Amino acid sequence: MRTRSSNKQSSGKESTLSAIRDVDSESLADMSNEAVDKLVKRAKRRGLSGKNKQDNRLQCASISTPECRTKSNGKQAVDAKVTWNDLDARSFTRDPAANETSEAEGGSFKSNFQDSDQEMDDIDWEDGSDPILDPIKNHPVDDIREVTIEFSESPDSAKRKPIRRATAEEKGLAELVHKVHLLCLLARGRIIDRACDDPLIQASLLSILPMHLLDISGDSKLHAKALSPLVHWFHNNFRVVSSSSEKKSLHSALACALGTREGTLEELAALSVALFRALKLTTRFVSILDVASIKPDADKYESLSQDASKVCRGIFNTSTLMVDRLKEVFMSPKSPLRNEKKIKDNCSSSKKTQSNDSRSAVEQKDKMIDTLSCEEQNNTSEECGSKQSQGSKRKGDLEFEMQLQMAMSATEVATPQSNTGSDLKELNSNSSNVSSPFKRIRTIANEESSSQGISTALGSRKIGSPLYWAEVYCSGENLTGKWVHVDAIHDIVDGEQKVEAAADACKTSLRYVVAFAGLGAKDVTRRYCMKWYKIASQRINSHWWDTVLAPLRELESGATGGMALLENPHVDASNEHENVIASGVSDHPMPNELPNNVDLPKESGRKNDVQSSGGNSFATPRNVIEDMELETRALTEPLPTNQQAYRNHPLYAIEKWLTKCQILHPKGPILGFCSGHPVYPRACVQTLRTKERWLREGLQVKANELPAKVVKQSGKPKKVQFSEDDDYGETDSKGIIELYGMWQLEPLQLPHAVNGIVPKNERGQVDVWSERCLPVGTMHLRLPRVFYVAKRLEIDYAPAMVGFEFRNGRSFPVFDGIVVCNEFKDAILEAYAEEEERREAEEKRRNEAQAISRWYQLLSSIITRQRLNNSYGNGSTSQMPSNFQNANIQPDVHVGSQRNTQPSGRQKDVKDHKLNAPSVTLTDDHEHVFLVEDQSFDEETSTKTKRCHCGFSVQVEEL
DNA sequence: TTGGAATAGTGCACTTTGTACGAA
DNA sequence: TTTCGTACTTTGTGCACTATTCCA
Repeated sequence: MRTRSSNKQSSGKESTLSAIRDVDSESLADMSNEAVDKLVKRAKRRGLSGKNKQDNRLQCASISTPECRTKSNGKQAVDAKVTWNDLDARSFTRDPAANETSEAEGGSFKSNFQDSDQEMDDIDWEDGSDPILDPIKNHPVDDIREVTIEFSESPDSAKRKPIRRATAEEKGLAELVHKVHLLCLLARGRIIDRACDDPLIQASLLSILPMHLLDISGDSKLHAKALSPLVHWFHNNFRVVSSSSEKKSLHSALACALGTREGTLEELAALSVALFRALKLTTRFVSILDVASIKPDADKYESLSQDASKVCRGIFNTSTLMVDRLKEVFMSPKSPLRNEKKIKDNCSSSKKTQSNDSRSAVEQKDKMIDTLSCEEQNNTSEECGSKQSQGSKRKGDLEFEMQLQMAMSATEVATPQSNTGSDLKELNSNSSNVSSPFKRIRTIANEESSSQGISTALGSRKIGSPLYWAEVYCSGENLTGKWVHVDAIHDIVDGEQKVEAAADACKTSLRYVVAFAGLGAKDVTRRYCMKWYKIASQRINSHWWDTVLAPLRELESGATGGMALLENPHVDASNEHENVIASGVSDHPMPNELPNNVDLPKESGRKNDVQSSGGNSFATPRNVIEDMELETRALTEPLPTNQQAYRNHPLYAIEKWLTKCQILHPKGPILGFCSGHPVYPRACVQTLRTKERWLREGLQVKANELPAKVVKQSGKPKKVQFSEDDDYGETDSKGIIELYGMWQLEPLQLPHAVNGIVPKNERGQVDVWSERCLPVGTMHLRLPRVFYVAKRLEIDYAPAMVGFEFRNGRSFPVFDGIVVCNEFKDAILEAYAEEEERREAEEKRRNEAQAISRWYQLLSSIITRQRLNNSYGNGSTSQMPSNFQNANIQPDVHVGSQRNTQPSGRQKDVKDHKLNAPSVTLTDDHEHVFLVEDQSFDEETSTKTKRCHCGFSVQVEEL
């Protein structure tokens, strides 16, 4: 019985599942079952040996035990506890000696487990049988000893997961899911982008904007700094909540968020974009597409391990704010709730008890939320209880109170009086409105909503990660203008460098950062991702992605791709300003949606830009400049610091990680060093191939070229030619492979066809890997049976081998058509057409003959059967083929009939005709009789027509 | 505790030019 | 007797990738 892995696996898995119980307690049982099912399926799929099957059975058995079921219900402690009433029944019953031993061992089993967990890992378990015995029959009740095995759960066991690599099918499926998810997120981004152009929302935003901020668009050259007051105002007037439970359209949600001045991260980001656009700034809505992993099970394993680690390490068990990290990831003090619904309920219950004293209310909420978070965190009641007992005196709480005071005071300073008042009012009265600054700080984001929040959960996945922001085109930045990262929610301007760090800290991958404008989209990941090599493998192949984005890029470019003016001292600043304003307005070509109350220029921005660029300035489309910028970033990626990154790095390589068929040529320049290894440009890496392989590409090795690399021959050595004890021969047979690089090649120079003779290889054929492999003066005729024609015409030809087919462990050449000299092409094709025509006619004739023959056989057999039946049988129709009875001999190709449905009264009469006899056929209500005298024969067609008196006739071709 | 390097394990791609036997 | 069609015996090695372990 192989118990170690199975028990540990099951207990480890269960503990992992129990760890995530708090996340979704309702689905725990399902998850448990699903996990078990998955293991069983996996075992079946892999065709496990008997021992592994036992593992599965054990797993199922252990899970089906009462205690394990209890665990599945999520009521057990972290330690796994397995009870066997009939532990190792065989050893107890079959062998008394062994029984004693087993008892002794069983008695110490528990202590052994507890004492030396480490030892358990070192024990080699043996396979054995595990028959299912009747415990009553094999064990007297007195002998049944309950043995309890307790496994001390360690973080390591939670971390240990079954090793199974994804199959190609699973990878394909994951890729499909990845693609579909990407498309969905792209569509979502476009919807948001469109909503940002809503004229009502833009007008509403303008209406609440202080007057002095309206002037921002009046700057001649927009600088990132000029956006700061605007962003600061937005930051102070809008706050983030977790996703609302109500399902409403995006426009409604934005309107609602605008009215209440709070919304989800996505809504607020959209509002900020709408505001910038209302101010006639060229603005994009930018989003990280947090798409499903392109690798199978990656998300699942990550989340499981993350959840497990959360529990084991107790990340959530401390309420201490990570202030430093907070700054690092520029978290907003306005954070969404982790679980709004729960908190809302609890807030409602506590609403009545809240006093007007905001501080006491805040403290109550603090405690409440602490309690909630405790409840949510894996039910680790002991830690929760201790935390509660510590009350507000804890270091984290003190720290928090200080932050609260700072936040409150800052809010009072920064916001109008009325806002503060309303905040306080809301704080005290509207508990369902997750608006308290206190709450904002204390609570953490709901992971599902991907909202941001203060990272008490820092280290957990994707919480607090920046997901949405804006990009505003600032013409005053750099020489040519620049897209500036603006995160109004977190009050950050020009913080593109920080995005990657923030995302890293929150374990969000910057796989796809897409900017939306004008219903189009553009991938701007390069702007934010400095470590491209880390995400490259997580992205879909660039060809597909580029194809998808191509039409969207055009839309986006049309909306934002105004002319950027390269720096020129003579540039007319006023013109430039007009460009900015005009382009900002024209970014979103939805004339029907432009606000009526906003005075907008009628001309498109691009047109305006072009007009204004007619001076001394040199204008280049912005998108071209941006593309160059992104391209430059792609080519100037910093050197990775770890060796592994160079394995498939698109820009750099180190010799160590070159594959067998790669070489550095030329070997330089050295761009740097990594762990002592010189780093070369990836462009220096050349792929090597054998001569034969190059031939397939239509290239041949130049004369006098030595192999660039010599490697051992892969694959099994050819032993056939040598006797078994011929060591010398066997050594030789291993052989070597000479590899050549691209720089050693020249175009393939094949021999010419002379005098109608096709040049062939040593096997008398031509390898046609591609058209380039055809000898000069020849052509490939890919027609079936064409070689017969060439042979008949006595034209020289060679079979065209087009590849190999691998069957039964062997490879066989695949031939398709022939290679002939060009001058015979017409003759062969003409003869081939004739031959095919003749063949088709012959085939048709053969088919017809076969059909006639089969019909004749069929009818003959029917007639014979009926004749015999009439002669020797009782005339019953029971032996008639049922299908034929029902068919009424409906005529087919060669059988015609004229059916008279009138019943005949002569059925009985014809029974007298026995020998010589007429053909008899039965129908449902009539028995056809074909009398000899009623038959006629047509010599022309060799067709005999048999008639029944009922009018039914059958035509039979005489053969 | 974290990150990098080494190591181990696993899936997958590549390999590559028959033969015996029966039916027509 | 020759020609043609079909079934058979259904690889095995090494690379590349990934997870794990070890170590600084």
